[in-house]
Amino acid sequence: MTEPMKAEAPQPTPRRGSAATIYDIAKLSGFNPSTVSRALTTPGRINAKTEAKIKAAAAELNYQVNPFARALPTGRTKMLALIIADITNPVFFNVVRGAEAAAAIEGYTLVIAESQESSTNEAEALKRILPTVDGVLLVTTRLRDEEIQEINNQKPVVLINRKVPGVADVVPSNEKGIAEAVHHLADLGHKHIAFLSGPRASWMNTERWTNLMKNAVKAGMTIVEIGPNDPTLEAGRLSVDRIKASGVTAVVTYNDVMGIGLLREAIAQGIRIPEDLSIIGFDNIFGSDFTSPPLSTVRQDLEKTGDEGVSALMSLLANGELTPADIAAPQHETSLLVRGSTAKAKKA
Amino acid sequence: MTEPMKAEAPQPTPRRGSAATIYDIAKLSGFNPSTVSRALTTPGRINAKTEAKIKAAAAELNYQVNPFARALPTGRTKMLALIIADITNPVFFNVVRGAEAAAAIEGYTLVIAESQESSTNEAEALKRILPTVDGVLLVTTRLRDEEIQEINNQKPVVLINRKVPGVADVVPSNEKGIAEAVHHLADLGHKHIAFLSGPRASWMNTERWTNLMKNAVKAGMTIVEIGPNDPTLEAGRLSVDRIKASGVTAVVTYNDVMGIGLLREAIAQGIRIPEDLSIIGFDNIFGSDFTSPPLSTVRQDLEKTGDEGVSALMSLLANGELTPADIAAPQHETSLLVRGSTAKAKKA
DNA sequence: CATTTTTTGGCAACCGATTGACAAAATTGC
DNA sequence: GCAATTTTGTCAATCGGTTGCCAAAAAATG
Repeated sequence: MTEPMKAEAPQPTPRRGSAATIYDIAKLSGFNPSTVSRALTTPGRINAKTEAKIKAAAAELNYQVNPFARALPTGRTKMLALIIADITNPVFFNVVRGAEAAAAIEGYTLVIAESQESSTNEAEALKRILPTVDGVLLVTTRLRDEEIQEINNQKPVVLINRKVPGVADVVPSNEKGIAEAVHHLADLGHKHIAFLSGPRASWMNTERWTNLMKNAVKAGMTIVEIGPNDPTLEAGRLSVDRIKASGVTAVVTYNDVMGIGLLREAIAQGIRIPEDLSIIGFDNIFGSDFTSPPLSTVRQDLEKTGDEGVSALMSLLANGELTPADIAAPQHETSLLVRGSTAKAKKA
Repeated sequence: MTEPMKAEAPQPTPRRGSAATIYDIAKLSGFNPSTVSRALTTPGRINAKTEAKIKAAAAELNYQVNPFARALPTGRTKMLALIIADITNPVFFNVVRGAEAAAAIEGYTLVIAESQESSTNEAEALKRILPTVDGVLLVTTRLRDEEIQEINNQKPVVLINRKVPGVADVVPSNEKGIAEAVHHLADLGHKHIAFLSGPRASWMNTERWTNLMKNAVKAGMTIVEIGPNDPTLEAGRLSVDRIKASGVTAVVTYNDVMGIGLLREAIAQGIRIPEDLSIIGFDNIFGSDFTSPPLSTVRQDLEKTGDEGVSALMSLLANGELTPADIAAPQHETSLLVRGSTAKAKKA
């Protein structure tokens, strides 16, 4: 295989259409289509022997239920929408994976759309997808509260990493991880720290900032917010001057991506990390331990978040509301992961 | 917001069902449902004035076609399946993004399933999803050739990064990037190199290895294959001893993930990169420049790959075969990205 | 102006399931 | 052995569109 290659024409075979239907099974087994339907979907409703015969016939024909035919009368599609802001943000991949695995177990299929950080795109994608799914998982959505509530009126919604009144959500507790991060910095002798913030529209950004501020003040530190910024490598990189100017000895960044951008640019400018400046990120994304020094970070179990999001949606679909088990689900708290980007504060 | 929080019950409002149907439009506009259907789907088939009236009525009712009702008689669903081996592998990020964007433009929705590197999972997911989609994009599939051909008999398939007789594919040319990598190493004086290979079942692995071997031999080097291995950080890490033992001065790894694992572990063991050992990866994934030194790599435009995969599928759906334009689509060649992990060969 | 041709819109069947209502058959009770 | 009850399978309507066929209306033709 050496020539530069590309898409190659397949045989123009006409697709074999004609999957087996319940009518085929009915004919083969000698029962009525409706009996076939019941045998396949309501075990116990009909005689065990007929049920067995019908199932045998179904197996023989390699029958697969047509999801559309089923969706039409029932309205249930066994599909879930997952809407994410930026598919290339590594944060999402574990969420997606957790959600996908949980959905597959329940026999649900995930439909994915990316909004590219645009609320217009997001609204449009949603409009297109909404009629085809049983429920929606909104990950770091950029929609306004009212828009979200509006969608929630049409189909069950579960929010990941955000809270909106009246809408179910899965939001890990930042409490523990942030407290640990602040204590860690306090123990290392830091007095003046900064928060390199993310997008203004991000609920989670506000959440992290207010929580951090509260803890820092309690620990007797000063803290400043630098931002808002895009949640990107580039934004982290560009923030170095402002951070230097602020005189802080440690920075907590809205997420790891920004932390990595900051860390690498700082080093490029001759700032020693962690000797001159300590950095703590958020999320523990893939690659956050690739840097030198590896990034300390407040991690949350994203995969579990995705998993629980689907579980919550399942409850919503089954009962119309969350079960106590969902609400009391084992808290997946955040925690500080100390790696190499934090050290004793430099003497003033 | 300070208490540890979790999913919270939404109002148990009954969902407003009852989206507008063509029958509602028919009633409102005073035409027959079939006329409404034609007005909406076959522009020109009916009188321009009636068409306008019907469209106005549709807009007034905020009509959205029910995809299932449409799919039933037509068989077309406007959905595409994207099956990937490992969703957390950064290689896929961009493929997914490219595919998603292209699909959205065409009004298609992406349905995603992950096989977790298991061909059983993959076959099952496919079985579940196949009836609901118009076509399939198989990214780095673990299925056997015959299984793929079997699927291709049911629905149009486009393979990404793999070739199977009779099936359409989008495979970037490794030719240029590999030649550049080999020349680069040759120029640096390397005589003995290794290929740290990936999974046996990976078509692309074989592709890269045979191509590399051919080029290395032509350049007068010796080359050995070390593997097969899982395409993971861990596998890269664990290969250090074998690489040391082999006596080579440079290693090309099946992908960046393995290259990063190798690079980091080698450094941890006191091997200097690139002075003692040069490393080149494949793919230019997110994070491959985070390491110290940053990883040199053979990059391909993954986003474009995803995009072209969808284009090819569109042609397949429209014409039953690829258009010359697809086949002759601008080659997106690979190329070497020299960063910091390659240097002059150590004197023996 | 009569006739042929083309437009236009309606009727009705169909896609493949689900499900309420019902009758036939089987089971149970007395 | 006959009535009451339960079980089992069938009929037919329904979900929301699409589409082949046809007749009425409009336009073109002679």
